[in-house]
Amino acid sequence: MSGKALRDFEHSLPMELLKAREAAMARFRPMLREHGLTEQQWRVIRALAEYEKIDASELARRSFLLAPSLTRILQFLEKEKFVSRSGDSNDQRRSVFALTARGRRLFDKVAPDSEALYSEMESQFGVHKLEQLYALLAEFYGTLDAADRATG
Amino acid sequence: MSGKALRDFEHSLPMELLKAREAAMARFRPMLREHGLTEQQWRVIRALAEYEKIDASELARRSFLLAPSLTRILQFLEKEKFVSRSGDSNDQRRSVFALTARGRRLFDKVAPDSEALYSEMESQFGVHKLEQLYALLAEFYGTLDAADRATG
DNA sequence: TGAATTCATTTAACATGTTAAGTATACTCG
DNA sequence: CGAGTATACTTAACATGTTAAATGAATTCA
Repeated sequence: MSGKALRDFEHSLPMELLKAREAAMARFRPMLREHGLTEQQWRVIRALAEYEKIDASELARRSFLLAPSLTRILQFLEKEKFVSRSGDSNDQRRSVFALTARGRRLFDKVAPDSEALYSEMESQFGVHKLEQLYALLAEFYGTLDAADRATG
Repeated sequence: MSGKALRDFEHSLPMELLKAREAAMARFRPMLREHGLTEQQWRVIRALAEYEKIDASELARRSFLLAPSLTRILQFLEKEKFVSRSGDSNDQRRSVFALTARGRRLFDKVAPDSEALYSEMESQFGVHKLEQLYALLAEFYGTLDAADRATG
């Protein structure tokens, strides 16, 4: 299979991953939009909902966003009063973020809709296959990331 | 599992798909960058390399890009003389695109680098697991897309 | 201590993603 | 034929992705 001129388009893994992601997001996006949120804003709110306080670096890791995107999203969420910012007294470089009461209410309103869509997807594709997919995906990026760390 | 307050962050499928995709793209992006291309521009060139001539709609389907993105990318590729545009004599609404000689040379230069990275990834993760992943992904978006078409 | 380096975040610049609206051509059907 | 509708892009506007550079604070270490 590695001998051919160029891999089939149908076997481009980044594209296949994109198609799968898009199939899922096509369901979540309209729901989030009704709540006035983008996918990425929701990822940040969701990460914040799990912690009392969390600094920007940790938030970036948990929401899987690059720093510049996170900066812009936090500026928006602050402006909308969903998120509050405070300084870290031990390290003046860091900002620490938390959901406001308004942010928490938004989270409580969106979470059930999200869970409903997720359950639907789960029942359509099958719990077992979904678990298989999770496992393969984690193994895939685990393998590649480990190889990258080893090589530098 | 559907009874909990909110699904674990680690079990957010869109995020897991994104992480897997990012692990792969982290390898391809620097290579493409050295050739002066973005991922999406390369997707378009790759799709064009498989056909003599192809219209924008078909190109959008094959490169999995939305029309507005494709419009901008084609404007760039035309400006750089990698792609030529001509009209469809049977339908004045359509534009038909093809690689120029210069575009073909670029493709021939990038394709081996792409294939090399792909083979490396394949050998690190394992051919069998990769095939498993392809199959699961295709089944996943096939299932969801079919369900969406059925419901409307 | 203080110069050099590292780290956390932000800003800048440009490409793409996403939705809505616009434009021109093709089709449909009375 | 002609009004209405559908199709194929294109443009617009705003959000995010990506890379590089800037800023300011912490850390290292000669």
